[in-house]
Amino acid sequence: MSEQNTSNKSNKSIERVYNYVRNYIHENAMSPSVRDICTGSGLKSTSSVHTYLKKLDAMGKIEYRPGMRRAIIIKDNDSSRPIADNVSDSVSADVVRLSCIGKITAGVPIYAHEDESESFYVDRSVIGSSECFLLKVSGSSMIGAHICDGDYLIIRRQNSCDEGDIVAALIGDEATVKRFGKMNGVPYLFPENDFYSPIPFNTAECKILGKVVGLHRYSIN
Amino acid sequence: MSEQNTSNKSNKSIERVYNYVRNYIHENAMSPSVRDICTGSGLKSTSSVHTYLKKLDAMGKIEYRPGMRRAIIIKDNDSSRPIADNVSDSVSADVVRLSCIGKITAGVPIYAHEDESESFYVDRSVIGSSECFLLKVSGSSMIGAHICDGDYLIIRRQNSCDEGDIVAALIGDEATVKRFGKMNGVPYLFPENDFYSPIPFNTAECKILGKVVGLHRYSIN
DNA sequence: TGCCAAATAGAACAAGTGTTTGACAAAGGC
DNA sequence: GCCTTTGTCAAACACTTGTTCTATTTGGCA
Repeated sequence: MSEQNTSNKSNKSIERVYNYVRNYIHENAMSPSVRDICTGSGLKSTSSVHTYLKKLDAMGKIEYRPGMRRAIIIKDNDSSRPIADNVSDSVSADVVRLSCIGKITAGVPIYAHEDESESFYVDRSVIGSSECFLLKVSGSSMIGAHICDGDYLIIRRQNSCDEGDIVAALIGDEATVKRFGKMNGVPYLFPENDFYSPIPFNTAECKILGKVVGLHRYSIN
Repeated sequence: MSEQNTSNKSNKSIERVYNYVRNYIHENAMSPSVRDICTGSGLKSTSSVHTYLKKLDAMGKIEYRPGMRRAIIIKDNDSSRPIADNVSDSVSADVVRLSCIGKITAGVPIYAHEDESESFYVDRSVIGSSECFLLKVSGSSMIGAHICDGDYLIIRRQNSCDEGDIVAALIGDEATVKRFGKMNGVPYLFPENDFYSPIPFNTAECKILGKVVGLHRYSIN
């Protein structure tokens, strides 16, 4: 109630537009069209609505993506940051969004963005302040460690590891998940599947990508 | 693995379509257009995508509103409740905090609030709008299904299930995780460990608590 | 090999939708 | 009274997008 409104009329309208959009998204799980908003706000011209939508965007109340259909997003708080990067303010410190940078297959190189970058939120307590990423498991070379085809592994980025750790490693240009260990003092990468053989770990060819610190499974069979 | 897929090819495609849509909505807070899905799924014809969208709708995986632009909604699970309840204005709907209501042990009753601190955030895409809770696994009666001691199971609350589902069930006043199935037409709860025997499922004593829809493991050994 | 059904592609159409332009009326300052 | 500003409306246009139809390809099977 201070400076920004010269007219009470427009104030009412923009508010109705905002409220309607907010409500519509809430109820329909998608943005209304400009004409929907016309109906809902009592305005009879798409152009009026258009005006207010641009204003609301400028005010930071909504995100309005020009040209796109039904593409309005409510920006709940001030949040100048892009919505994708921060989870609602209340929980932003508690969760982290990790992206799946590729699949790990026995004998097949890592490749990024296979389908569409898969990603999901992981509880902050799992990863702390370390840098992590996701890998999707393909194949069953680690089935003995109860890591299954389709599982997502949370990998903490690090370039060394301890004996017994399950790690993501690069062997030449192939990436796999194996258990790091030693036989007779010689370091090896051990698959946990009798059909595969341990791989000698020589620093010339092999490189630790990170340690497996968590596992998410969403395909339960 | 029974009737629904006649071809592996279409199976892959429909899966790609579904995953892409799911991901797109996740990242953009709005539905992709049919042509977006074309690009994202590798299909080159809008008509193919259209076919799959209708199938996915029939399967209950998505809600597809004919004629409407960018109107696809992911129906994560059965979810009889309206989607509107769990969609919200911003990305705050992307995570849900679930609490661990107890441990599940072979032969030991469920007990609630064992440890206050046992709760964490789970990505919304995993549970959709259904009601879920966590159970911590104790023991190895389901090791054959690669469910380990210390794992957290995400359980979707429901009081019936299909054959082959892994479920949390109450037997008398004891709670366990087992696979629900039938032998000679008689329903059983099957442990996935040779040291345990199948348990006849009689409705007088047994009760389904929910279905296992996810697994989080944070103690990797 | 030849046939059939499923999967996919390609093109065309119709409707929904964002955007722009111009006009009109009311309000307020000069 | 005249002019500017502001809020609103109406119509028109172009592009996006859902839908449908038909053709082509693919894969399995006899």
